[in-house]
Amino acid sequence: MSRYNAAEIEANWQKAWDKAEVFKAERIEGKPKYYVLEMFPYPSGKLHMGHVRNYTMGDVIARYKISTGHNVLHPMGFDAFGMPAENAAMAIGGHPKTWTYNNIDQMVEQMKPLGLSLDWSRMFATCDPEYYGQQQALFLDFLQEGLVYRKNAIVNWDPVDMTVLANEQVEGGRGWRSGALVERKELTQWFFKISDMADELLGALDGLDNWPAKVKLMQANWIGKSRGLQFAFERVDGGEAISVYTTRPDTLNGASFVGISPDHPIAKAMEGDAEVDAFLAKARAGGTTEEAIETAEKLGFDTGVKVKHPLTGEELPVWIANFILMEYGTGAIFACPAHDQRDLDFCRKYDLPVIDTFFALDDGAPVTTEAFVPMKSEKVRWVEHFAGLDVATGEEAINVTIDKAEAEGWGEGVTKFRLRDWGLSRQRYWGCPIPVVHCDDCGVVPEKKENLPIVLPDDVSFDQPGNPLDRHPTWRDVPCPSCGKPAKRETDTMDTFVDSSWYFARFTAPNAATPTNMADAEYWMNVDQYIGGVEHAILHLLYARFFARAMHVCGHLPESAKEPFDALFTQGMVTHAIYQSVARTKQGDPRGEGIGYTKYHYPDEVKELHDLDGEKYAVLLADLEAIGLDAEDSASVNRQRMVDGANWENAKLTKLEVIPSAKMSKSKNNVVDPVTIIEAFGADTARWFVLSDSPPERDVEWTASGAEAAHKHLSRVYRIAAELDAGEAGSPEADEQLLRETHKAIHDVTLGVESFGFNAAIAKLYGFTNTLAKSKAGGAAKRDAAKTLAQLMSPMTPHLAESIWEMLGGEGLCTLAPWPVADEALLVEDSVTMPVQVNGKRRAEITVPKDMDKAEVEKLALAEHAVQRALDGNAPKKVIVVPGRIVNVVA
RNA sequence: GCCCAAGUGGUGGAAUGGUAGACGCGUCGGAUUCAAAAUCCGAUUCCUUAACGGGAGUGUGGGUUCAAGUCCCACCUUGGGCACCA
Repeated sequence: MSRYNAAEIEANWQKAWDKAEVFKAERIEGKPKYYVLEMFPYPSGKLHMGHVRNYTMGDVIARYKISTGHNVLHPMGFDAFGMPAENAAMAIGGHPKTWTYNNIDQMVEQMKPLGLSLDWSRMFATCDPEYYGQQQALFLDFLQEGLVYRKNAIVNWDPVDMTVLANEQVEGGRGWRSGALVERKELTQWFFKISDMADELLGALDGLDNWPAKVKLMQANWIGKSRGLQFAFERVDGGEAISVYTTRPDTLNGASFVGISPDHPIAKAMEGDAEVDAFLAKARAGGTTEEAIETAEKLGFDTGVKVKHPLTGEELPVWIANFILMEYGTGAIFACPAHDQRDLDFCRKYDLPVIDTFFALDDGAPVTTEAFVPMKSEKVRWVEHFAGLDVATGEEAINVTIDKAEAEGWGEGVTKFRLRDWGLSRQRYWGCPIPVVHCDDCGVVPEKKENLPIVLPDDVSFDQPGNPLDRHPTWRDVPCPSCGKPAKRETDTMDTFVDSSWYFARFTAPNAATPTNMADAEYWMNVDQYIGGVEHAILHLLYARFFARAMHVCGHLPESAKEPFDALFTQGMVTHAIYQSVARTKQGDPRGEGIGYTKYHYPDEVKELHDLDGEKYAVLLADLEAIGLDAEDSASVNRQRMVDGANWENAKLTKLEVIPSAKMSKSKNNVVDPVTIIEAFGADTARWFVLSDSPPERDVEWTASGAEAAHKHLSRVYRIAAELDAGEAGSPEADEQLLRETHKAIHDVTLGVESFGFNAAIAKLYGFTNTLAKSKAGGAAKRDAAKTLAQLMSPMTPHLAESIWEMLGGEGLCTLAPWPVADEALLVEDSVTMPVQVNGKRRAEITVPKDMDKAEVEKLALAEHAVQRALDGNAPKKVIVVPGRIVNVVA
């Protein structure tokens, strides 16, 4: 009898699938298609367990759909532009292109052994000129349709390196390399008009029934539709009125000042005054992220400008405040400190008045240090409302205020969105060049389509900060496509989010001479199942939804593909324990001598153990070796631990602390390399494990013991199949029982696969394997059950399934065999066991025929000894019988 | 700071509002073996009891319900996102 040899069978079956081209996707009109897509990876060069989990999930779906008769498209590519390649070029030399393509080769090599059902012939990288050339064509089409435009926007500026920084390159308000304080600087940049589609993108979320509710909620909040009042404050000095937008116009009576953004025209007009400039410099310091702005210290500057309150005519001061964004609303607000914590903090700091406009119904205490911010749906008592309200909800008050303002003509109800236009310009080399030329005479001129792709030059260097394209005259200086005079290419490249916003469409026709091919797009779109991390819940998915719409406008996608992802699944991370000990620095250590620091140990350097309470700890393999112990001999190791006693200080073994479930990170030495795992156990074990231990949407902790257990189980399944004796006799009752269990397994596993309950499906498969192993059924019946088991395991462990299928005489490839269908008649049981509760506490259990009358069930339940005892002689007040489920007696 | 999730035995986790802890790991006991590996069988939430039983229990505190891990409110902790990381 042969033993389970994963390395051997996996290589063989992968060859067999390749030879039969089972995963090559061709359009077959009339055959139902299924497009499954996992978010493509960034080519870091190292495959990560998180990738394995992501692709395995997609693979389970893809393989399941193949066996249910679908024509499956399951492609893979690389999101290959971006900063890491430039960083590598700066750090270790070389060219981003070489670095990236080498990494892609390595990752493909690491992915292939996983046995994924991918159509590799469709593979591309976004840095292929064939891909980004088509992206440039899309850009030109968008430009023509008015979906792209230029305006000024703020970037992080490093004044020492004289370069633009990404948000992640700003650490604590300073540039990551120079350490200089980062400034906000305005540049003219390209934007996609995503805000034009804000309402559409929001409304269409309703139709996405197979998207996680949390993702839709996050997108809805991000788009942020709000109805408010827009009106102007007249300036006392007669200058241009200040337009403000507010979602709480009902609190206008509580206004204590008008706040404007540091980038507001009024603030800009005051530049040149030393005091103002000093303040603006302070207000503009720090990063551009919303987080940085919201958490920065609130700073204000009194402009001296006064405005008139539109209702009371009272004078209000105008302050510049660093937390007001120019991009949202009008860049100016009125502050109502009594009902907004941020405004309150600001007013207390600068000694501005706080005016209560309403109180809670049961509390009339004025606001002191905590703003009173009830929900808009809550009723409050107004101090003196200009529209005469006494008790009303915020919502009602807002509407009344807007109506009044419109009737009196001093303001207007306006719907606004939080969503800003998508800035796509990046002052970097390794990205898709923006295909326009700047001409002194003609202005911004689009490249001619026949000149595409505008290819990145190879002869660049990264020895100085800034964009190499800027200092590359032969690439940059070109004749104007319109008038032919000397002109300059746009040297900004595109945000890498652009690259990932349409790759799913390109996969339907990766070699087309246009961005897409309509016939292919019509056949393959939409993506039936999209799988990736929650970290992409907002930006990537929103941009892709925008792109699909924009591509439709330009005729690159059919109307039906405007919402490109029919179903979305967001999977969790793969985590791993950290093994740490406290070490002391040695003589001559630059940190100083004898200082304690945390030392992280690699998983393959340690042996994980459990003490008598089951608590996890670990010891170093090197320590075990030193005292001559075998790491596999847990009993001896434990004995040594007992000898060492409770006092670890004097022990021969170093006790390592085990920190569970930490994100895998190089600096913590807790990364598990899939390649090592595949070499040790095989791809099927890795696939089985990443699916088995946690629900797919949650994080899964990679543990060595879990991986070993997975491998042990797969070996067991192989052995059970290999040892089957088809001629063995059995009882008809056992045959029947096994058949019933088989169909229950088919039902449960199918349900698990279809509903992304992979861990539950695997639990059923464990149970079914145990049933099969213990069954007294005859050989023939067992063989049929084992064949079904192989089929049910096939999406998760395809290589093992093929081997068992072949061993048991299955016809053709297991991968192509039709998925088994559960016979409903075999699923029903004729009797059912019901718990009996008294006052919600379980006291007994009764087994009754499935369709027994409620009254009969009640009688049987009350007759139970334990129920009588619990009732203690009292008559039940009420008896609830839920047929087939439970009996609850209320005493 | 704002938005969104998640918290269940020693451990990963299971549970259409209906028996909390399926299945796996670990631990303990047993079988097999000269011995081991491998394999197989059994026990395993906590407290209490000789036992039968009894009590408590799903991050914390309230609430709705015949019945709450599940629904509602408040809080705590952890994770994700915050527009130039991908």
